[in-house]
Amino acid sequence: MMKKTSQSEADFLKSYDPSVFPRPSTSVDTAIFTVFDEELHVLTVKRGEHPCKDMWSLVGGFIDLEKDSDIEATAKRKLEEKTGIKTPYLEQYGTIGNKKRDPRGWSVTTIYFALIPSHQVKLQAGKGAVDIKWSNVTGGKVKDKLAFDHAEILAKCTERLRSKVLYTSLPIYLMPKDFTLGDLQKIYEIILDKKIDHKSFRRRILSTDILEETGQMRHDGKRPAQLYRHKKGQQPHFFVRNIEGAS
Amino acid sequence: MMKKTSQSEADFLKSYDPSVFPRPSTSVDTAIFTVFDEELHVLTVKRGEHPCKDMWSLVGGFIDLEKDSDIEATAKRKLEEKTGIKTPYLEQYGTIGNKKRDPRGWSVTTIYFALIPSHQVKLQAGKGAVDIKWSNVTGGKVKDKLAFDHAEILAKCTERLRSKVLYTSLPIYLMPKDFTLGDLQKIYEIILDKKIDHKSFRRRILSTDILEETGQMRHDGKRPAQLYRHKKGQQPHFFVRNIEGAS
DNA sequence: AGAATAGTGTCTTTAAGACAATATTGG
DNA sequence: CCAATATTGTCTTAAAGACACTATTCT
Repeated sequence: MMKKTSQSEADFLKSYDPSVFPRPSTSVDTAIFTVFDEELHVLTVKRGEHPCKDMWSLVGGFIDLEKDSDIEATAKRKLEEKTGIKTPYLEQYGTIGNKKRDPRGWSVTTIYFALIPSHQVKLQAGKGAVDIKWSNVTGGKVKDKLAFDHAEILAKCTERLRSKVLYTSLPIYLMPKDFTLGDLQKIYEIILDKKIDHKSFRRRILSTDILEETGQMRHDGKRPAQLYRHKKGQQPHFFVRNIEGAS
Repeated sequence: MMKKTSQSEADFLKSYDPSVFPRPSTSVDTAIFTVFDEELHVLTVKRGEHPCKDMWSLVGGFIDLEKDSDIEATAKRKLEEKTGIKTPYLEQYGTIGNKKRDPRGWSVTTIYFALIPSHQVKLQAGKGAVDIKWSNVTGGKVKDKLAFDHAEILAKCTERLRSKVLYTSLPIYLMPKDFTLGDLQKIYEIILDKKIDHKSFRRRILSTDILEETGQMRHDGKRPAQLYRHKKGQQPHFFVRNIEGAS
């Protein structure tokens, strides 16, 4: 009845009660990709707690309102906890939120995908997880049944990765410091699951300004090959045309 | 001290208390775009409540855990409340979440952008808003200062729209039922802020399967032009090359 | 020499850009 | 006929594909 006719924003905030309306839970999940043994892999952790206890899942967790200044910080924190490294590439995929994905109720999760080189990563399960491993990704799927809707999330992230590889230089983030164009082409072929013409590939990559020669050659029994490294400070390159085969 | 050594998921859920960890607020904001008077516009509403009372903002609101089955439903509900129509195109842009964007504290907002034809829309301010209008978008900005981080959100959505228009058929969703290729090209040019060669444009559009001739011609004093309509059930088309001028 | 991988030459193909030419209406 | 817009013709260009050819190493 007695509605205040005017109230300052400061007064409003002083009396604001965040608990009047129920809020969904909010988490972050990341598909951390790497390539080794000629195959794409994603990092999976075995859950030590309910719900979905003992099932494998993507790396994720809840936002820590104290520690994290933004949601990307949540993703990076979890990623570093599990791999011990700072990821060279992290991109937000999108957000899924509905009342069914988590048995505890309405849940919103923001999904990231990361690309990291496979060498020098020391996996550590840490709290909440009883095991951790690289799972082979084939056709957007891993062998184990994943917790929650993580199978769907993985399929989407894999598809996004594949589609971006058709028109970007993203696979560079999967490479070690020094690599040859042949190495890089292999990674493209593994992700796209398709052979690429090597002449077109070199033309395409060398037309950009993202690589520089190290000056060294790799000698491994065959004809030596020029070693390249990712030029400092270069952003991922977006080509104006796709590699043929899809869009 | 007395930690249960094993507990079923059902037991776990029965005793689960969602309020033990604090949660950020979660909202949805949508940049609803349309084109009329040769200019791109976005729907803005004037806030009737604190915080940011009396400032203009994008269309948005909190998730209603009862009414909405997922976050896209929240976006659609708000959009229909304001425009009275179901949008022909809605795409998730991404999610921003941090502790600073809302003076009430940690806030996560999932951002959508929508494309709607401008005709036949009846704006209605409705609850929480005291006014509503189409705001002209120039260089990713509107004239009025926007609430929260909505200026940043609008700039990002506009950039995403512009960039997608370079390689998709999205502008079709801004068209009325029947339109000519000249009309459609105009819309492309307005969004890209650039002239396009008409021969290339027709080749490009007609090479796809997204339009069909209505059989009618438009007679408006000049040479009559073929009328087209969006073919039923066609997904947006992704071209393999960008329109020149950026990536 | 032969296997294997690195790297080049060059012709074709695809789809876009440039721009001139033709077509159809009303005034 | 002129102005205005619609539509077509066709030559050029940019970048990818196809594929043959050469180069460098080791065994």
